[in-house]
Amino acid sequence: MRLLDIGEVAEQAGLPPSTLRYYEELGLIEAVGRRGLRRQFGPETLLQLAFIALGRTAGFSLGEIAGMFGGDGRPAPDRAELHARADALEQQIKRMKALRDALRHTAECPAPSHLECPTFQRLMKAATKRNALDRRRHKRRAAKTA
Amino acid sequence: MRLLDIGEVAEQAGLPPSTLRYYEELGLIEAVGRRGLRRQFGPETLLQLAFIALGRTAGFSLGEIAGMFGGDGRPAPDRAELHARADALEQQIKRMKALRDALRHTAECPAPSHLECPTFQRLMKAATKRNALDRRRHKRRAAKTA
DNA sequence: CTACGAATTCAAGTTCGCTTGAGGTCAAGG
DNA sequence: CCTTGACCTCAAGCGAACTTGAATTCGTAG
Repeated sequence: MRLLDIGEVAEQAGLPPSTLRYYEELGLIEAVGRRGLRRQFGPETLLQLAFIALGRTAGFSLGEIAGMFGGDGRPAPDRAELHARADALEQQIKRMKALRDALRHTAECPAPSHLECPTFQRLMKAATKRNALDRRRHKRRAAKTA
Repeated sequence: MRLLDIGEVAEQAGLPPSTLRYYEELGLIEAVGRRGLRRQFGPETLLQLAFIALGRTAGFSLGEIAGMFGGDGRPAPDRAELHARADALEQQIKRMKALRDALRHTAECPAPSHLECPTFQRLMKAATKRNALDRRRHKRRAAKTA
């Protein structure tokens, strides 16, 4: 089991060392030990980083991602929550497909502004259903109990 | 063609008025006029907001989203770029499916830490391919010409 | 042994996407 | 006419996710 310097991990993960230190500070990753001052990482760290990267591109916050690891001191990821996350992802995948189609369509559509294009409108409407629900992942919505 | 006060748009879009003003400031949306001081929005604004919301959940920045509108002063969205965006989305959708599967799997998997689970590892590896490419959407990566 | 380069800490700075607050305006209803 | 409430502007503040810089400590190659 080869241990890795922060620089090697950084290179392999395609991230700057500063990010790795930051993640460690947040408890997302952990060095197995030190050689002198230098952190030594095990190979599993690369897997964790892959997972983190994935979670990030899916729009999860670092805090949420931390909650998906059962790792060290963490309170263990509960099944229901994991499934809920997966369901949310499912929704998001659908919306992204709609966006992808909308983009492809407008690339070809002759309408001056795609806002006027009925196809575009249809795609937006399809995707907009139950949209607000998932946006709270990105930003806590105010209660708006007007 | 009914015009809408900012409050009505806000309510229908599920966003606070402050956000709408902010978007207007950035040129993402535009009021058709004013009544007194009050902005008046046309119904097409709702469509634009739906598009913006969609783009945001897909991880695009407001600036990038602005570039996808051919709208007013905007330099017109070029087809190649739109297709490129769609391709990037395609990739991201694949990764999100992998993440979804990984989450579902770990919800059921008996392994103490999913880092040790071969199924999890496989899913991560599958998703990690060509990952870095798309991350620049979220964060301009340093050149790293070491 | 010494110099070099790679790591280290810690505090402060940056960007993005909004929100908040203070202080002011205006249109419509009673 | 006057109050009320929704809107206005502008500047400042905020949280998330990092980055940067200064001052220091190592391990290894020459």
